[in-house]
Amino acid sequence: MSETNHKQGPETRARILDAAETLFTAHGFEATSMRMITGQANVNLAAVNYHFGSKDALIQEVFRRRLSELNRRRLAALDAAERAAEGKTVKPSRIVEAFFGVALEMAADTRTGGATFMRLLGRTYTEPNEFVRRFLAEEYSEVVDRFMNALYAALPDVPREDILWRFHFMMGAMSYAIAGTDALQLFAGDFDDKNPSHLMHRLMSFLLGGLRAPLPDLQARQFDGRRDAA
Amino acid sequence: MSETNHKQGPETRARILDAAETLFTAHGFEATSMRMITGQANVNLAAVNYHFGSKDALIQEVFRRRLSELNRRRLAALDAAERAAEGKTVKPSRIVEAFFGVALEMAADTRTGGATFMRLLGRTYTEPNEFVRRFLAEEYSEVVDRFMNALYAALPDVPREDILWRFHFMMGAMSYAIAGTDALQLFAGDFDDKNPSHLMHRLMSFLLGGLRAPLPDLQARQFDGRRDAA
DNA sequence: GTATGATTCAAACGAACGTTTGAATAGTAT
DNA sequence: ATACTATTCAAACGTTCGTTTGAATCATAC
Repeated sequence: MSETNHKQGPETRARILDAAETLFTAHGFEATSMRMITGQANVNLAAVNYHFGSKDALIQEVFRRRLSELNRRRLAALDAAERAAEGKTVKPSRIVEAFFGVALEMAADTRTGGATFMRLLGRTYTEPNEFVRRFLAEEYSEVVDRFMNALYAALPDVPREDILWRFHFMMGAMSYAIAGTDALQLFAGDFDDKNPSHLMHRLMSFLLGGLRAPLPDLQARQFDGRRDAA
Repeated sequence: MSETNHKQGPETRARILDAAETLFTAHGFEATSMRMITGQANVNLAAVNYHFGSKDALIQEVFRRRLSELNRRRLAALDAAERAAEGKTVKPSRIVEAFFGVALEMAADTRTGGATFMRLLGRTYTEPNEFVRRFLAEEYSEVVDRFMNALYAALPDVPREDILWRFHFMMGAMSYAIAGTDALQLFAGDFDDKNPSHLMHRLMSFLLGGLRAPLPDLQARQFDGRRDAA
């Protein structure tokens, strides 16, 4: 029929996905060719189009495979936090830990390839490729909705716009944290604390500090570092 | 001789740089072809290779043109802050404002194209292209050195590794702040506070909150959201 | 054993890529 | 006017791209 493992079909699919994930992370989507992927996966060039249809469809599948797992775990962590709160509002720190902690866990997982994928994911949010960004937004919308609503409830006195921006800033910090070692060592090559637990603690304290910071006094004076903007 | 404006040479150069900057920002380096650039710039296809030598050299020139200005302004802002401190140590908030405030100013400048460039720059730090990252690190190294040393002096009790990481996190937050409106509206399309002064205040309060956050207690227990890592 | 249907494979497709070429054009100096 | 140099231009270069094709291969069902 159609849902079977006739030959080494499933194995071929998985090998392609793994190779693509690694190469996309290392070189980006455009700079990774079909021949590079199929070469590293040790499969025939036509295998990608046979199993996935096109290069774009392969990109989507690379993301879908990991994102569904990541977001499933995130929602489970938020569920657990809400259960632990027993009807009371969840502390903002718990919400942040649920969202970003799960991501960092996955980023620390070198066994199943999660680390590779998270480095890819972190940069993809600012990816210029329109279709990739749109697809990513769709995959994320439900999770972001739930977490934003949880934060709104946890911080009833903070304007929603400020919460949204701070969540966005946190995403940026996390993205760099994960891309981290690569980019950081470019201008600071003399140290290398790669301990993922340390990174987790460092990022989490930074994020919570940013989230709890005093709100900016908007429509007051301009930023005072400003100059001759006329 | 050699440094003259024989025909419309300089104008052609500038038109190519402007078109390349815009297209690189919109589509990325790899997805932007020579024919797209020369088409938008209304110059002959061969003009890029004639004036710059190659596509890679053009990319470098797009960055150099803006980065030298950005970093010159950053160093001037740090100089001013140190002068204002009159021998005393500069407050961390002043240092952060000098580095990130100047960047956001440039990102708010829609007249001279600074806004376009900053969106490009923000994402380039995690750019997979090796030669672009390496070039960027070179252009940045002096500025980062001076700012890091200023922060070390301003925060003598904080381990340098923590300062470095937090600076890195701040870069990530800034990157997303600038890429901001694009990426943010993907999962929150219902609002649009594009006021650059507001963004400046929002980011700055977040960054300072993160910088001042209590230090994480490292080599203590693992992060408690952790599960079944065996 | 033979038919079936899924998968693999070598080869080729046309299109687009970055770059090069050599002639045409136009200002400047003698 | 002539020589010279810088720049523009149309055309082509060879290479690589993603994709398609049709035959070969192989496990399974009959």
